[in-house]
Amino acid sequence: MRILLVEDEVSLANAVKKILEQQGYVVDAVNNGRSAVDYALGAKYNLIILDVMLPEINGMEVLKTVRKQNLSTPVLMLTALSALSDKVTGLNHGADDYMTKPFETEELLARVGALTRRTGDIIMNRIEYKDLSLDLNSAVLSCGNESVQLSHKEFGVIKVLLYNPTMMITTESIIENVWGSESEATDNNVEVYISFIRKKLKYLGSKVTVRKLQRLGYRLEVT
Amino acid sequence: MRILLVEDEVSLANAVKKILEQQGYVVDAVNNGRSAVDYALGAKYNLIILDVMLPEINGMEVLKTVRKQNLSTPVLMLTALSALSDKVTGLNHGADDYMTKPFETEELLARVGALTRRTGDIIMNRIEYKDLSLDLNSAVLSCGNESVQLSHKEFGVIKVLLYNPTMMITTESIIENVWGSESEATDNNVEVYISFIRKKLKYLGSKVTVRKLQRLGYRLEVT
DNA sequence: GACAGTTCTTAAAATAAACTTAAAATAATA
DNA sequence: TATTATTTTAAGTTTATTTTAAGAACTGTC
Repeated sequence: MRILLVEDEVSLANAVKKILEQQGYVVDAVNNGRSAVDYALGAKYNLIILDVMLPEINGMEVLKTVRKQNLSTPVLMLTALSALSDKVTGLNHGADDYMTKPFETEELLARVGALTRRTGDIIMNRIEYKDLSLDLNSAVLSCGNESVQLSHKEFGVIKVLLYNPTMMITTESIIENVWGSESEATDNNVEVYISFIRKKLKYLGSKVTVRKLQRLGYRLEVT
Repeated sequence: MRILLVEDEVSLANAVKKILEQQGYVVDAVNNGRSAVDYALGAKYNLIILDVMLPEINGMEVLKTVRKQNLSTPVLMLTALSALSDKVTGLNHGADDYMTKPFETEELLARVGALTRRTGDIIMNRIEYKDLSLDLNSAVLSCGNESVQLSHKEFGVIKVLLYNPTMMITTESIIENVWGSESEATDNNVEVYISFIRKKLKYLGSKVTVRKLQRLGYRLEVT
Protein backbone atom coordinates (compact mmCIF):
# COMPACT_ATOMS: atom_id res chain seq x y z
CA MET A 1 0.00 0.00 0.00
CA ARG A 2 1.49 3.29 -1.12
CA ILE A 3 0.38 6.62 0.27
CA LEU A 4 1.23 10.12 -0.92
CA LEU A 5 1.30 12.57 1.96
CA VAL A 6 1.03 16.25 1.06
CA GLU A 7 1.76 18.39 4.10
CA ASP A 8 3.95 21.43 4.54
CA GLU A 9 4.32 21.38 8.30
CA VAL A 10 7.46 19.34 8.63
CA SER A 11 6.87 18.02 12.12
CA LEU A 12 3.32 16.93 11.37
CA ALA A 13 4.40 15.37 8.11
CA ASN A 14 7.10 13.38 9.84
CA ALA A 15 4.76 12.23 12.59
CA VAL A 16 2.09 11.07 10.16
CA LYS A 17 4.65 9.40 7.92
CA LYS A 18 6.02 7.48 10.88
CA ILE A 19 2.61 6.38 12.10
CA LEU A 20 1.63 5.12 8.67
CA GLU A 21 4.93 3.40 8.07
CA GLN A 22 4.53 1.56 11.35
CA GLN A 23 1.34 0.16 9.90
CA GLY A 24 3.18 -1.11 6.88
CA TYR A 25 2.25 1.60 4.43
CA VAL A 26 4.87 2.95 2.07
CA VAL A 27 4.73 6.72 2.34
CA ASP A 28 6.06 9.43 0.04
CA ALA A 29 5.85 12.88 1.56
CA VAL A 30 5.92 16.17 -0.33
CA ASN A 31 5.52 19.67 1.07
CA ASN A 32 3.98 21.72 -1.73
CA GLY A 33 1.19 21.63 -4.23
CA ARG A 34 3.29 21.50 -7.34
CA SER A 35 5.16 18.39 -6.24
CA ALA A 36 1.89 16.94 -5.03
CA VAL A 37 0.43 17.06 -8.53
CA ASP A 38 3.60 15.64 -10.06
CA TYR A 39 3.81 12.79 -7.62
CA ALA A 40 0.11 12.04 -7.67
CA LEU A 41 0.05 11.75 -11.45
CA GLY A 42 3.44 10.16 -11.77
CA ALA A 43 3.16 7.15 -9.50
CA LYS A 44 0.47 4.77 -8.43
CA TYR A 45 -0.73 5.51 -4.93
CA ASN A 46 -3.50 3.80 -3.05
CA LEU A 47 -4.32 6.96 -1.17
CA ILE A 48 -3.46 10.64 -1.14
CA ILE A 49 -3.57 12.55 2.13
CA LEU A 50 -3.82 16.19 1.19
CA ASP A 51 -3.50 19.25 3.36
CA VAL A 52 -5.66 22.14 2.18
CA MET A 53 -3.33 24.89 3.36
CA LEU A 54 -0.22 24.72 1.24
CA PRO A 55 2.19 27.30 -0.14
CA GLU A 56 1.75 28.28 -3.81
CA ILE A 57 -0.91 25.89 -5.05
CA ASN A 58 -3.33 24.96 -2.28
CA GLY A 59 -4.76 21.56 -1.64
CA MET A 60 -8.10 22.26 -3.21
CA GLU A 61 -6.38 23.23 -6.47
CA VAL A 62 -4.31 20.08 -6.32
CA LEU A 63 -7.47 18.05 -5.91
CA LYS A 64 -9.22 19.76 -8.79
CA THR A 65 -6.18 19.38 -11.04
CA VAL A 66 -5.66 15.69 -10.46
CA ARG A 67 -9.35 14.87 -10.70
CA LYS A 68 -9.43 16.71 -14.00
CA GLN A 69 -6.70 14.33 -15.13
CA ASN A 70 -9.03 11.43 -14.30
CA LEU A 71 -7.04 10.30 -11.32
CA SER A 72 -9.31 8.15 -9.21
CA THR A 73 -7.04 7.59 -6.24
CA PRO A 74 -8.94 8.18 -3.00
CA VAL A 75 -8.17 11.49 -1.36
CA LEU A 76 -8.33 12.27 2.35
CA MET A 77 -8.37 16.04 2.89
CA LEU A 78 -6.72 17.55 5.94
CA THR A 79 -7.22 20.99 7.31
CA ALA A 80 -6.80 23.16 10.36
CA LEU A 81 -9.93 25.03 9.40
CA SER A 82 -13.19 23.54 10.42
CA ALA A 83 -14.71 25.94 7.94
CA LEU A 84 -17.80 24.40 6.49
CA SER A 85 -17.23 25.82 3.04
CA ASP A 86 -13.97 23.92 2.76
CA LYS A 87 -15.57 20.65 3.66
CA VAL A 88 -18.29 21.09 1.13
CA THR A 89 -15.91 22.26 -1.59
CA GLY A 90 -13.62 19.35 -0.92
CA LEU A 91 -16.30 16.70 -1.01
CA ASN A 92 -17.78 18.21 -4.13
CA HIS A 93 -14.45 18.24 -5.90
CA GLY A 94 -13.98 14.57 -5.38
CA ALA A 95 -12.38 14.20 -1.97
CA ASP A 96 -13.38 10.92 -0.42
CA ASP A 97 -13.04 11.94 3.17
CA TYR A 98 -12.20 14.86 5.32
CA MET A 99 -10.40 15.26 8.62
CA THR A 100 -9.78 18.37 10.67
CA LYS A 101 -6.54 19.05 12.48
CA PRO A 102 -5.63 18.31 15.15
CA PHE A 103 -6.56 14.66 14.92
CA GLU A 104 -5.46 11.62 16.81
CA THR A 105 -3.60 8.59 15.58
CA GLU A 106 -6.62 6.37 15.98
CA GLU A 107 -8.84 8.54 13.87
CA LEU A 108 -6.18 8.87 11.19
CA LEU A 109 -5.74 5.11 11.01
CA ALA A 110 -9.47 4.43 11.01
CA ARG A 111 -9.98 6.78 8.09
CA VAL A 112 -6.91 5.67 6.17
CA GLY A 113 -7.96 2.07 6.73
CA ALA A 114 -11.42 2.77 5.38
CA LEU A 115 -10.04 4.43 2.26
CA THR A 116 -7.31 1.94 1.46
CA ARG A 117 -9.69 -1.00 1.52
CA ARG A 118 -9.19 -1.50 -2.13
CA THR A 119 -7.44 -4.06 -4.17
CA GLY A 120 -3.74 -3.65 -3.67
CA ASP A 121 -1.36 -2.91 -6.44
CA ILE A 122 0.66 -5.66 -7.88
CA ILE A 123 4.32 -5.14 -8.38
CA MET A 124 5.69 -8.15 -10.16
CA ASN A 125 9.27 -8.83 -9.46
CA ARG A 126 10.99 -11.09 -11.93
CA ILE A 127 14.23 -12.01 -13.63
CA GLU A 128 14.11 -12.87 -17.29
CA TYR A 129 16.70 -14.54 -19.47
CA LYS A 130 16.10 -15.77 -23.01
CA ASP A 131 12.89 -17.80 -22.91
CA LEU A 132 12.92 -18.11 -19.12
CA SER A 133 11.18 -16.01 -16.55
CA LEU A 134 11.58 -16.43 -12.81
CA ASP A 135 8.96 -14.90 -10.54
CA LEU A 136 10.84 -13.74 -7.48
CA ASN A 137 7.71 -13.52 -5.37
CA SER A 138 6.43 -16.99 -5.89
CA ALA A 139 9.52 -18.89 -7.04
CA VAL A 140 7.75 -20.00 -10.18
CA LEU A 141 9.91 -20.59 -13.24
CA SER A 142 8.20 -20.19 -16.59
CA CYS A 143 8.96 -20.76 -20.23
CA GLY A 144 6.32 -20.01 -22.80
CA ASN A 145 3.09 -21.05 -21.21
CA GLU A 146 4.55 -23.79 -19.08
CA SER A 147 5.64 -23.14 -15.54
CA VAL A 148 6.86 -25.02 -12.52
CA GLN A 149 7.05 -24.32 -8.84
CA LEU A 150 10.57 -24.36 -7.44
CA SER A 151 11.54 -25.35 -3.94
CA HIS A 152 13.47 -22.95 -1.76
CA LYS A 153 16.88 -24.39 -2.60
CA GLU A 154 16.12 -24.83 -6.30
CA PHE A 155 15.03 -21.22 -6.31
CA GLY A 156 18.25 -20.13 -4.65
CA VAL A 157 20.45 -21.99 -7.09
CA ILE A 158 18.75 -20.81 -10.25
CA LYS A 159 18.65 -17.27 -8.96
CA VAL A 160 22.42 -17.23 -8.69
CA LEU A 161 22.69 -18.49 -12.24
CA LEU A 162 20.09 -16.13 -13.68
CA TYR A 163 21.53 -13.08 -12.01
CA ASN A 164 24.82 -13.77 -13.82
CA PRO A 165 23.68 -15.49 -16.96
CA THR A 166 26.91 -15.26 -18.93
CA MET A 167 29.32 -15.81 -16.08
CA MET A 168 30.96 -18.92 -14.75
CA ILE A 169 29.64 -19.61 -11.27
CA THR A 170 31.82 -21.74 -9.08
CA THR A 171 30.35 -24.47 -6.94
CA GLU A 172 31.74 -22.72 -3.87
CA SER A 173 29.94 -19.55 -4.81
CA ILE A 174 26.66 -21.41 -5.16
CA ILE A 175 27.15 -23.04 -1.78
CA GLU A 176 27.95 -19.73 -0.19
CA ASN A 177 24.93 -18.02 -1.69
CA VAL A 178 22.38 -20.74 -1.17
CA TRP A 179 23.52 -22.78 1.82
CA GLY A 180 25.47 -20.00 3.51
CA SER A 181 29.15 -19.68 4.18
CA GLU A 182 29.08 -21.61 7.45
CA SER A 183 27.33 -24.60 6.00
CA GLU A 184 28.73 -28.07 5.58
CA ALA A 185 27.17 -28.54 2.18
CA THR A 186 29.28 -30.45 -0.30
CA ASP A 187 29.64 -30.35 -4.06
CA ASN A 188 27.21 -33.20 -4.22
CA ASN A 189 24.44 -31.06 -2.79
CA VAL A 190 24.92 -28.64 -5.62
CA GLU A 191 25.08 -31.43 -8.15
CA VAL A 192 21.78 -32.80 -6.91
CA TYR A 193 20.09 -29.44 -7.23
CA ILE A 194 21.56 -28.73 -10.63
CA SER A 195 20.13 -32.06 -11.64
CA PHE A 196 16.68 -31.11 -10.33
CA ILE A 197 16.86 -27.82 -12.20
CA ARG A 198 17.91 -29.46 -15.44
CA LYS A 199 14.97 -31.78 -15.17
CA LYS A 200 12.64 -28.82 -14.79
CA LEU A 201 14.22 -26.89 -17.65
CA LYS A 202 13.72 -29.91 -19.84
CA TYR A 203 10.13 -30.24 -18.73
CA LEU A 204 9.58 -26.57 -19.56
CA GLY A 205 11.11 -27.06 -23.00
CA SER A 206 13.49 -24.16 -22.51
CA LYS A 207 16.37 -23.38 -24.84
CA VAL A 208 18.45 -22.63 -21.77
CA THR A 209 20.67 -25.34 -20.31
CA VAL A 210 23.05 -25.49 -17.39
CA ARG A 211 26.52 -26.27 -18.57
CA LYS A 212 29.24 -27.53 -16.28
CA LEU A 213 32.81 -26.81 -17.23
CA GLN A 214 35.07 -29.26 -15.57
CA ARG A 215 36.57 -27.86 -12.37
CA LEU A 216 35.51 -24.36 -13.28
CA GLY A 217 31.85 -24.14 -12.45
CA TYR A 218 28.39 -23.79 -13.93
CA ARG A 219 27.08 -21.43 -16.58
CA LEU A 220 23.81 -20.94 -18.41
CA GLU A 221 23.94 -21.60 -22.11
CA VAL A 222 21.51 -21.41 -24.97
CA THR A 223 21.16 -24.35 -27.30
CA MET B 1 -32.87 7.24 -3.51
CA ARG B 2 -34.33 6.17 -0.20
CA ILE B 3 -32.99 7.43 3.09
CA LEU B 4 -33.79 6.24 6.59
CA LEU B 5 -33.50 9.05 9.10
CA VAL B 6 -33.16 8.07 12.75
CA GLU B 7 -33.52 11.12 14.97
CA ASP B 8 -35.51 11.68 18.15
CA GLU B 9 -35.57 15.47 18.18
CA VAL B 10 -38.76 16.11 16.29
CA SER B 11 -37.95 19.58 15.02
CA LEU B 12 -34.55 18.54 13.72
CA ALA B 13 -35.98 15.40 12.16
CA ASN B 14 -38.62 17.39 10.34
CA ALA B 15 -36.12 19.95 9.12
CA VAL B 16 -33.73 17.35 7.76
CA LYS B 17 -36.54 15.36 6.20
CA LYS B 18 -37.76 18.46 4.42
CA ILE B 19 -34.32 19.42 3.16
CA LEU B 20 -33.68 15.97 1.79
CA GLU B 21 -37.08 15.66 0.21
CA GLN B 22 -36.51 18.94 -1.57
CA GLN B 23 -33.49 17.31 -3.14
CA GLY B 24 -35.60 14.43 -4.37
CA TYR B 25 -34.75 11.84 -1.75
CA VAL B 26 -37.48 9.63 -0.33
CA VAL B 27 -37.14 9.83 3.44
CA ASP B 28 -38.53 7.61 6.18
CA ALA B 29 -38.05 9.05 9.64
CA VAL B 30 -38.13 7.11 12.90
CA ASN B 31 -37.50 8.40 16.40
CA ASN B 32 -36.08 5.44 18.34
CA GLY B 33 -33.52 2.69 18.10
CA ARG B 34 -35.90 -0.21 18.04
CA SER B 35 -37.81 1.10 15.06
CA ALA B 36 -34.52 2.02 13.44
CA VAL B 37 -33.35 -1.58 13.45
CA ASP B 38 -36.73 -2.81 12.16
CA TYR B 39 -36.86 -0.30 9.35
CA ALA B 40 -33.21 -0.67 8.41
CA LEU B 41 -33.50 -4.42 8.08
CA GLY B 42 -36.96 -4.39 6.61
CA ALA B 43 -36.50 -2.13 3.62
CA LYS B 44 -33.80 -1.25 1.18
CA TYR B 45 -32.34 2.15 1.86
CA ASN B 46 -29.49 3.79 0.03
CA LEU B 47 -28.41 5.56 3.18
CA ILE B 48 -29.14 5.59 6.90
CA ILE B 49 -28.67 8.80 8.85
CA LEU B 50 -28.31 7.77 12.44
CA ASP B 51 -28.27 9.89 15.57
CA VAL B 52 -26.07 8.46 18.31
CA MET B 53 -28.15 9.83 21.19
CA LEU B 54 -31.43 7.99 21.16
CA PRO B 55 -33.84 6.77 23.85
CA GLU B 56 -33.67 3.07 24.76
CA ILE B 57 -31.27 1.64 22.21
CA ASN B 58 -28.64 4.19 21.22
CA GLY B 59 -27.31 4.75 17.73
CA MET B 60 -24.10 2.83 18.24
CA GLU B 61 -26.08 -0.23 19.27
CA VAL B 62 -28.31 0.15 16.25
CA LEU B 63 -25.25 0.29 14.05
CA LYS B 64 -23.70 -2.79 15.63
CA THR B 65 -26.95 -4.70 15.41
CA VAL B 66 -27.64 -4.04 11.77
CA ARG B 67 -24.04 -4.64 10.73
CA LYS B 68 -24.18 -7.96 12.51
CA GLN B 69 -27.19 -8.77 10.35
CA ASN B 70 -25.03 -8.21 7.27
CA LEU B 71 -26.59 -4.92 6.32
CA SER B 72 -24.14 -2.99 4.21
CA THR B 73 -26.11 0.19 3.64
CA PRO B 74 -23.91 3.27 4.18
CA VAL B 75 -24.43 4.93 7.53
CA LEU B 76 -23.90 8.58 8.36
CA MET B 77 -23.63 9.02 12.11
CA LEU B 78 -24.92 12.17 13.74
CA THR B 79 -24.04 13.40 17.17
CA ALA B 80 -23.95 16.37 19.43
CA LEU B 81 -20.80 15.02 20.96
CA SER B 82 -17.60 15.78 19.21
CA ALA B 83 -15.97 13.14 21.38
CA LEU B 84 -13.21 11.46 19.47
CA SER B 85 -13.93 8.07 21.01
CA ASP B 86 -17.36 8.12 19.44
CA LYS B 87 -15.96 8.88 16.02
CA VAL B 88 -13.49 6.06 16.20
CA THR B 89 -16.01 3.63 17.64
CA GLY B 90 -18.48 4.57 14.96
CA LEU B 91 -16.03 4.19 12.11
CA ASN B 92 -14.81 0.90 13.47
CA HIS B 93 -18.29 -0.44 13.79
CA GLY B 94 -18.96 0.23 10.17
CA ALA B 95 -20.17 3.82 9.99
CA ASP B 96 -19.21 5.39 6.70
CA ASP B 97 -19.16 8.99 7.80
CA TYR B 98 -19.67 11.14 10.81
CA MET B 99 -21.16 14.57 11.34
CA THR B 100 -21.41 16.61 14.52
CA LYS B 101 -24.45 18.66 15.38
CA PRO B 102 -25.17 21.42 14.79
CA PHE B 103 -24.48 21.21 11.07
CA GLU B 104 -25.59 23.25 8.15
CA THR B 105 -27.72 22.29 5.23
CA GLU B 106 -24.82 22.45 2.83
CA GLU B 107 -22.66 20.09 4.83
CA LEU B 108 -25.52 17.65 5.23
CA LEU B 109 -26.17 17.62 1.52
CA ALA B 110 -22.50 17.30 0.66
CA ARG B 111 -22.07 14.29 2.92
CA VAL B 112 -25.33 12.68 1.91
CA GLY B 113 -24.36 13.24 -1.71
CA ALA B 114 -20.96 11.66 -1.18
CA LEU B 115 -22.46 8.60 0.49
CA THR B 116 -25.31 8.02 -1.93
CA ARG B 117 -23.06 8.45 -4.95
CA ARG B 118 -21.05 5.65 -3.55
CA THR B 119 -23.84 3.09 -3.52
CA GLY B 120 -23.10 0.34 -5.93
CA ASP B 121 -19.48 1.10 -5.31
CA ILE B 122 -18.55 -2.27 -3.95
CA ILE B 123 -15.21 -0.99 -2.83
CA MET B 124 -16.10 0.65 0.44
CA ASN B 125 -18.14 -2.09 1.99
CA ARG B 126 -16.92 -5.27 0.49
CA ILE B 127 -14.02 -6.90 -1.16
CA GLU B 128 -14.75 -9.27 -3.97
CA TYR B 129 -12.49 -11.79 -5.58
CA LYS B 130 -13.62 -14.47 -8.01
CA ASP B 131 -16.64 -16.15 -6.47
CA LEU B 132 -15.96 -14.73 -3.01
CA SER B 133 -17.38 -11.65 -1.40
CA LEU B 134 -16.30 -10.38 1.99
CA ASP B 135 -18.59 -7.90 3.68
CA LEU B 136 -16.28 -5.54 5.53
CA ASN B 137 -19.00 -4.34 7.82
CA SER B 138 -20.23 -7.65 9.09
CA ALA B 139 -17.25 -9.95 8.45
CA VAL B 140 -19.48 -12.30 6.52
CA LEU B 141 -17.84 -14.27 3.75
CA SER B 142 -20.08 -15.36 0.93
CA CYS B 143 -19.90 -17.52 -2.14
CA GLY B 144 -22.94 -17.94 -4.31
CA ASN B 145 -25.84 -18.11 -1.91
CA GLU B 146 -23.89 -19.64 0.94
CA SER B 147 -22.29 -17.48 3.58
CA VAL B 148 -20.50 -17.81 6.87
CA GLN B 149 -19.74 -15.50 9.75
CA LEU B 150 -16.04 -15.01 10.38
CA SER B 151 -14.49 -14.33 13.75
CA HIS B 152 -12.40 -11.23 14.22
CA LYS B 153 -9.10 -12.96 13.58
CA GLU B 154 -10.39 -15.02 10.66
CA PHE B 155 -11.67 -11.77 9.21
CA GLY B 156 -8.30 -10.10 9.67
CA VAL B 157 -6.40 -12.91 8.01
CA ILE B 158 -8.64 -13.26 4.99
CA LYS B 159 -8.75 -9.51 4.57
CA VAL B 160 -5.00 -9.40 4.18
CA LEU B 161 -5.19 -12.12 1.55
CA LEU B 162 -8.12 -10.58 -0.30
CA TYR B 163 -6.60 -7.12 -0.40
CA ASN B 164 -3.68 -8.60 -2.32
CA PRO B 165 -5.23 -11.53 -4.10
CA THR B 166 -2.40 -12.27 -6.49
CA MET B 167 0.49 -11.53 -4.21
CA MET B 168 2.49 -13.72 -1.92
CA ILE B 169 1.79 -12.73 1.66
CA THR B 170 4.45 -13.66 4.15
CA THR B 171 3.50 -15.12 7.49
CA GLU B 172 5.23 -12.17 9.15
CA SER B 173 3.08 -9.75 7.24
CA ILE B 174 -0.07 -11.56 8.33
CA ILE B 175 1.07 -11.49 11.94
CA GLU B 176 1.91 -7.82 11.69
CA ASN B 177 -1.42 -6.93 10.15
CA VAL B 178 -3.66 -9.09 12.25
CA TRP B 179 -1.93 -9.58 15.59
CA GLY B 180 0.10 -6.36 15.48
CA SER B 181 3.80 -5.81 15.24
CA GLU B 182 4.42 -6.06 18.96
CA SER B 183 2.62 -9.34 19.34
CA GLU B 184 4.15 -12.64 20.29
CA ALA B 185 2.07 -14.56 17.80
CA THR B 186 3.89 -17.41 16.12
CA ASP B 187 3.63 -19.07 12.74
CA ASN B 188 1.40 -21.66 14.32
CA ASN B 189 -1.23 -19.05 15.12
CA VAL B 190 -1.38 -18.18 11.46
CA GLU B 191 -1.45 -21.83 10.47
CA VAL B 192 -4.41 -22.46 12.75
CA TYR B 193 -6.35 -19.57 11.26
CA ILE B 194 -5.49 -20.52 7.72
CA SER B 195 -6.84 -23.93 8.57
CA PHE B 196 -10.09 -22.42 9.87
CA ILE B 197 -10.41 -20.32 6.74
CA ARG B 198 -9.78 -23.27 4.45
CA LYS B 199 -12.50 -25.18 6.21
CA LYS B 200 -14.92 -22.33 5.61
CA LEU B 201 -13.92 -21.90 1.99
CA LYS B 202 -14.56 -25.58 1.50
CA TYR B 203 -17.93 -25.33 3.21
CA LEU B 204 -18.83 -22.41 0.94
CA GLY B 205 -17.82 -24.41 -2.08
CA SER B 206 -15.58 -21.64 -3.33
CA LYS B 207 -13.19 -22.05 -6.23
CA VAL B 208 -10.69 -20.03 -4.24
CA THR B 209 -8.11 -21.82 -2.15
CA VAL B 210 -5.32 -20.67 0.10
CA ARG B 211 -2.02 -21.93 -1.16
CA LYS B 212 1.10 -22.01 0.95
CA LEU B 213 4.41 -21.92 -0.84
CA GLN B 214 7.02 -23.25 1.46
CA ARG B 215 9.06 -20.53 3.11
CA LEU B 216 7.54 -17.85 0.88
CA GLY B 217 4.07 -17.28 2.23
CA TYR B 218 0.41 -17.65 1.45
CA ARG B 219 -1.49 -16.74 -1.67
CA LEU B 220 -5.03 -17.11 -2.94
CA GLU B 221 -5.42 -19.37 -5.91
CA VAL B 222 -8.28 -20.44 -8.08
CA THR B 223 -8.80 -24.12 -8.72
C1' DG C 1 40.45 -49.35 -24.76
C1' DA C 2 41.61 -49.04 -19.81
C1' DC C 3 42.13 -46.08 -16.07
C1' DA C 4 41.36 -42.17 -12.87
C1' DG C 5 39.04 -38.35 -11.85
C1' DT C 6 34.84 -35.90 -12.28
C1' DT C 7 30.13 -35.24 -12.76
C1' DC C 8 25.36 -36.90 -13.00
C1' DT C 9 21.26 -39.33 -11.49
C1' DT C 10 18.41 -41.72 -8.46
C1' DA C 11 16.27 -43.64 -4.45
C1' DA C 12 16.04 -43.92 0.35
C1' DA C 13 16.70 -41.74 4.74
C1' DA C 14 16.56 -37.76 7.47
C1' DT C 15 14.86 -33.48 8.39
C1' DA C 16 11.99 -29.60 8.27
C1' DA C 17 7.79 -27.30 7.25
C1' DA C 18 3.03 -27.15 7.27
C1' DC C 19 -1.47 -28.92 8.71
C1' DT C 20 -5.01 -30.42 11.80
C1' DT C 21 -7.08 -31.17 15.98
C1' DA C 22 -8.36 -30.98 20.70
C1' DA C 23 -7.90 -29.00 24.97
C1' DA C 24 -6.81 -24.96 27.77
C1' DA C 25 -6.99 -20.13 28.36
C1' DT C 26 -8.99 -15.95 27.51
C1' DA C 27 -12.41 -12.71 26.10
C1' DA C 28 -17.08 -11.39 25.03
C1' DT C 29 -21.76 -11.54 26.01
C1' DA C 30 -26.07 -12.44 28.27
C1' DT D 1 -21.66 -14.47 37.40
C1' DA D 2 -22.54 -18.01 34.01
C1' DT D 3 -22.43 -19.06 29.41
C1' DT D 4 -20.73 -18.96 25.02
C1' DA D 5 -17.53 -17.91 21.53
C1' DT D 6 -12.91 -16.94 20.32
C1' DT D 7 -8.11 -17.37 20.62
C1' DT D 8 -3.96 -19.63 22.03
C1' DT D 9 -1.21 -23.51 22.97
C1' DA D 10 0.59 -27.78 22.12
C1' DA D 11 1.04 -32.33 20.29
C1' DG D 12 0.56 -35.60 16.67
C1' DT D 13 0.15 -36.25 11.69
C1' DT D 14 1.02 -35.48 7.10
C1' DT D 15 3.48 -33.71 3.38
C1' DA D 16 7.41 -31.65 1.10
C1' DT D 17 12.18 -30.69 1.01
C1' DT D 18 16.84 -31.65 1.72
C1' DT D 19 20.60 -34.66 2.52
C1' DT D 20 23.05 -38.76 1.95
C1' DA D 21 25.05 -42.24 -0.51
C1' DA D 22 25.94 -45.48 -4.13
C1' DG D 23 26.35 -46.51 -8.73
C1' DA D 24 26.24 -44.98 -13.68
C1' DA D 25 27.99 -42.07 -17.08
C1' DC D 26 30.89 -39.03 -18.78
C1' DT D 27 35.94 -36.74 -19.79
C1' DG D 28 40.40 -36.67 -20.74
C1' DT D 29 45.02 -39.25 -20.58
C1' DC D 30 47.92 -42.82 -21.48
